[in-house]
Amino acid sequence: MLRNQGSRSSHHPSYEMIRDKILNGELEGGTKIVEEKLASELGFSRTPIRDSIRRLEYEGLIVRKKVVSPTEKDLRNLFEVRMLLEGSASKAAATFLSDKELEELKECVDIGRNGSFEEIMSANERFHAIIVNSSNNDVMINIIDRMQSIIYLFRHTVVFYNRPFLIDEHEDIYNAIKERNAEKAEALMQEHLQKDLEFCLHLLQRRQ
Amino acid sequence: MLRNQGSRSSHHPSYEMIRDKILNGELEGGTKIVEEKLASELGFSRTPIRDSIRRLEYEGLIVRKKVVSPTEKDLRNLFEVRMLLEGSASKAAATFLSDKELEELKECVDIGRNGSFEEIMSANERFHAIIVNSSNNDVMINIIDRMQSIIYLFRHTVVFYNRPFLIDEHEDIYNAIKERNAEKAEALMQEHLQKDLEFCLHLLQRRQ
DNA sequence: TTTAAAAATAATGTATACATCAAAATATTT
DNA sequence: AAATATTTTGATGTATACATTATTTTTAAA
Repeated sequence: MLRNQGSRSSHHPSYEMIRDKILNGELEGGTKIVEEKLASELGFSRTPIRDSIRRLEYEGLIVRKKVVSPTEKDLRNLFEVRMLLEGSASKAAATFLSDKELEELKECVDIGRNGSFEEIMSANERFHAIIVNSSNNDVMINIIDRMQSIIYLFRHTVVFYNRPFLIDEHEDIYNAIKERNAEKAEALMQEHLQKDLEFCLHLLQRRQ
Repeated sequence: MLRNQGSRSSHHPSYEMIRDKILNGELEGGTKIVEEKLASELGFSRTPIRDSIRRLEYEGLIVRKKVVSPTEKDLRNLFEVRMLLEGSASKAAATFLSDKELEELKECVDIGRNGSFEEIMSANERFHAIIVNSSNNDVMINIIDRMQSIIYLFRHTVVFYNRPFLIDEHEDIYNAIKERNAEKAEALMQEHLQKDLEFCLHLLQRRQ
């Protein structure tokens, strides 16, 4: 369950413990988060647990002392912002990406075709991370980074249910970037995210 | 020193006290933030002060226990994101804004021409807030809301030094929205923010 | 039986003491 | 005097007790 933890201030181990409990479904959407309960469960005092909860609230994984369960609207909102920001980042990638980074991007595509579940998960995450980082814009990188946890919940779904054409779309984006075609890269990224959104919405509706 | 505090979780009074000390320059960029010092100064214990500091770190007003002093790069990054998000929101405004909200937007323009310093400050903030809210996207609204504090630092500068054409640009944007011309509204908003950026950069350079 | 009030319980907010870590100042050695 | 140890001071991290607020349960009344 890898995640780029950015260059942000260090945090207490309980932060990752709680986050992972949410991401792997041990704490499911709607569960009440009680400080003292987590504190005794994880073997820390309330103080660092409180800090971790605050941080998870900032990231949107906890809302009003409950584990978030994103609605269809939340999902649409999140993807709307992602399309704007990652679309723009894709233009930057087409303009600025070095040969070495292009090579890395290609590797992510290849792992996406042949890797294990966990490998595919982190390759997909890395694919998007390389593109976002190419924006060279810390504000943008931080915003996407803060969305990562919720994005993760859905990326998991998309990979688990083996969404068709996912890797093909990544390859198309990679090719547009390689060709230095900024407009095409942006458009393809936006279409790609739109497909992800539709796939997630589809699953969300079947579940309810 | 008004700010829309969003619909987020309530906070301790010390949060606003510290934030305002930063925004009005009482605590200037680079100042070391010491928990115990603020606690005794403001008359609270360290616990709520710590919370408030964490939140200000999250908003970017405090970085590594110091009051932020945004660099030229920070400014460019922030405005790049604003141009994407507020540009998109302007399209939404042109499409969805009600007559009542249009009227409010017009009032902001009028106050911008005739109001006092404080009135102009909050009218300008309100102008942007109405447009951003019209996106009807909580994720986007929250991102911009979190940027507000740092934006405030610069909006202050822009109004204080009486940037030329600021209100004319607002009026142009208002007219495009009123005409329901989404593409034009987006383009004008982006140009407007680009001008703001250049004006701030200009001042930032003269100061150093 | 339903509703409202009161009491009891649970959870979070706040203060504070102590522990650990980081930085600065002093002392010691070369 | 310069460089390195050592001590001291300062600041943040952590645990915990108490205060306040919110929630639930119980009791009483309609």
